[in-house]
Order: sequence, then C-alpha cells, then structure tokens
Amino acid sequence: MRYEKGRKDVTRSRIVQTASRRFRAEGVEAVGLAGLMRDAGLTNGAFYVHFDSKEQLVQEVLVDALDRRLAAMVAARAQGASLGDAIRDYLSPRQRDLPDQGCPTAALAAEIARHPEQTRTLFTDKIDAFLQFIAASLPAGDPAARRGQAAALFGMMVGTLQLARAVNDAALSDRILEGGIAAGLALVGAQPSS
Amino acid sequence: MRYEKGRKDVTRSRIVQTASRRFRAEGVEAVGLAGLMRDAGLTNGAFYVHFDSKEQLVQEVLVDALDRRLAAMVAARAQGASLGDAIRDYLSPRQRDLPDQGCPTAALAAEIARHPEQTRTLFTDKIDAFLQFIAASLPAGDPAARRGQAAALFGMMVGTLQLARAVNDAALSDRILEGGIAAGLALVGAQPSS
DNA sequence: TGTACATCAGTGAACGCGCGTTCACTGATGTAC
DNA sequence: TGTACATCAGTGAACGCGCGTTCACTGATGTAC
Repeated sequence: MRYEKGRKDVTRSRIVQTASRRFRAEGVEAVGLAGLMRDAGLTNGAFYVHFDSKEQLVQEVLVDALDRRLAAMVAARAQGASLGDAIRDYLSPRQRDLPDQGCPTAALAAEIARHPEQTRTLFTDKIDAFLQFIAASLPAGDPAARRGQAAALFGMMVGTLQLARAVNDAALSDRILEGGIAAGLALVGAQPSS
Repeated sequence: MRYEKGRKDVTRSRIVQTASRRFRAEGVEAVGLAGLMRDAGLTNGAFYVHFDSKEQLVQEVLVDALDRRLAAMVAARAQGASLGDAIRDYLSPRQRDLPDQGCPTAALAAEIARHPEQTRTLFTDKIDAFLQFIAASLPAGDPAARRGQAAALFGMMVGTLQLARAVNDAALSDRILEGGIAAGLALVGAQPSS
C-alpha cells in the first residue's frame, strides 16, 4: 500500500468523531456532509471513500457514541461510583451545557425514531444493553420490576435533560435538573414499591 | 372585503393544524413549506400571505399545540380524571403510535433547544405552566419539592415515550411504557420522601 | 541504492433536487353607486 | 336590481443556496527490480 498502514482508519475515525460531536450538538439532519468533511480537514469527495451513505455514518456514530458511554458507565461503577453518582453527573449543568459531548440518546432519540429500521435496530440493541446494566445496578426488586424501573429512570434522565436544555430560563432549567436528581436518587435508594 | 369575513383565519388555522401534525410526525426541519402548503390545499406562494417566515409558523404551532394539550389536561382533571390517568394515557401504545397527534414536547423538545431565543421563550412559558399544573395536582409536599417532582415526572413521561418510539422491538417498547407508568404512579401515589 | 510502476486516499467540479423566500399576476367576491 | 370598481387571498414561476451523491483526476508513497 502507498500510505502508512492504518492511515485510512485514522481518517475515518476523525470523520466519525467530528460527526459525533456535530450530530449531538445540531441534530443529524442539520449537519451537511460538505461542512462536516471541512471540519474534519478534508473535502466533500473523500466522504465516499469511507462511507456508502450519510446513513451509514449515522449508524457508525450511534454505535460508537453509545458504546463509549456504556463503557464509561461500567468503568465508573467498577471504580466504586454509585448509580446515584451517575444520575448526578448526567443531570449536571455541565452535561446540559455541552450537548456535543453528552448523551447521544438525549440529543437524538426523537430523530432516531424517524430513521430506517436498520439504524433503529442498532439503537435498540444499545438501549437494551443500557437498561440491563442499569437494572443490574438497582438495589432490589424482581427482574421484571427492575427492568421497568431502569426504563423509567433512564427515560426520566433523558427527558429531564432535554427539558433543561430546551427552556430559556436558567433558574427553571436548574430546578428541572435538581428535581430529576432528587427523583432519581429516590428511585435508586428506595425499595421497589411493587 | 372581498372574501367572506373570517375566511383568511380559517385558511391560516388549516395551515397551522397541518403543520402541527407534520412537525410532530417528522420534525420541523424535515417538513418543507411547499409540501406543507400542498397538504393544506394551497400553493407555496400563499404561505407568506399568512406568515413572515417558517420560524413564525413554528412558534404558532408550538403555542397552539401546547395550549391545546394543557387545556385538555385541565378539562380531564375537572371531570375527575386523576394524574395517574393522565400518566397512563400519556404512556399508552396509542400515544406512542400516533406521534402526529401526540405530545409536541416529546416530539420536538430536542429540536426546540436549537431554535432561536424567541421560540424557546414561548416554549419555556408553556412548560412552566405545565409544571405548575402538575405540581398543583401532586398529592403532597412543600411547593419546592412539588415543583421538582413535577419536572421529574414530566421529564420521565417525555423521555420514556421517546425511548418507546425509538426502539425497534415491540416487546421492549411495551416494557418501557409499562415501566414508566409504574414509576409515575409510584411518584404520584407516594408521599414525597424529602 | 536508484528508478519505474502500481496503488488508492483524497481532490474538487458537477449532478439533480428541494429548500425558504420573493414577486408580478389572477380572479373571486364585497362594496359603491 | 345591475354594473364598475377595489380589495387581497391565492397562484405559480423564479431566486440563490446547500443538500447528498458521483466521478474523472491527482499525487504521495510503498513495492519490485
């Protein structure tokens, strides 16, 4: 080969990481491929050396971003962080104010619901893994109840973060985050009610 | 005037209602004005007889859709429906499967966060009204705790509905909805823990 | 070691298309006489 | 009651622009001899 072995992979990964940030900050649809490639230090034509279509990039970004988040959560737990710590971190002002580095689900869930089946299937598998991990981290309850609680907890985190980002009033936004944290901690701290 | 009095208002309202459905089903950005006007039985040029810009339509749709939902919720409460009934209805398969008739917040919150300040301000005011109504419907707790619980409850409903819509697996989607309902009912039924 | 060649990541112009917006025009209807 | 006129909701072509995608080409570098 005429370029250093692995160079193409480095470029491809640079495109994926650039797209990952911009998709989360602006939404998939709002990001054009020409501008994206410019941000990655390339010209538009090079895109199709690496991907078959924009949708393929979307899929790769989703899998990459969700894998990274789950791995980070698993690592934090292994180092002694509680589920409560994860909730506090997720609903922090920092997370709210840096969507391009934040949770891809909160940024893109509504959009993903309108993407092709293949993309939704990849997303579904990752969400399932998240919910299983959260369920396993819950203090008590039978497996079915835990799964339900995990879904509600994750849904609450996603929805609350979105509300905190959408509203235009800093005090209200802070109160939304704090309300989410309190409810989340109550859920993980309390014995399941049924 | 040369057309029946009120005719323009009828047309304008038809555009708003058509947009309201399509924005919720497809997202604001995915809906083009020419196609939208065609759906409303008009041609593209007539749009600017009624609105200054697409953004003005977005604002009108948001205010209209959120006002309608709040009014429906208030009316249901007045007729004896509990907050639990509202949660069960919100997280029903029907709501999940008919996003074009469903909650504008669940469909559009992530997108609204990226819209101009004026649009976000209108949204913020409506969300504030929602949270106040929910807080007032909660069984107990001091005002600050209620507001926090209301934000967490509404955030949970929004996020859980989005997850149920985004995943591709019917059984998982149903379990997410059921988990959200159980957690929501526990929240409104239980005394506040702090 | 030096040179000719093959490879292919990346370039940049071009494709058809739909976007939001503008504008000169039409024609149905209410009003004035 | 009948006719001329004024109004303006709606038409439809056109604007510049960016979209996702295609493609003929370039040129840096690894390999072969």
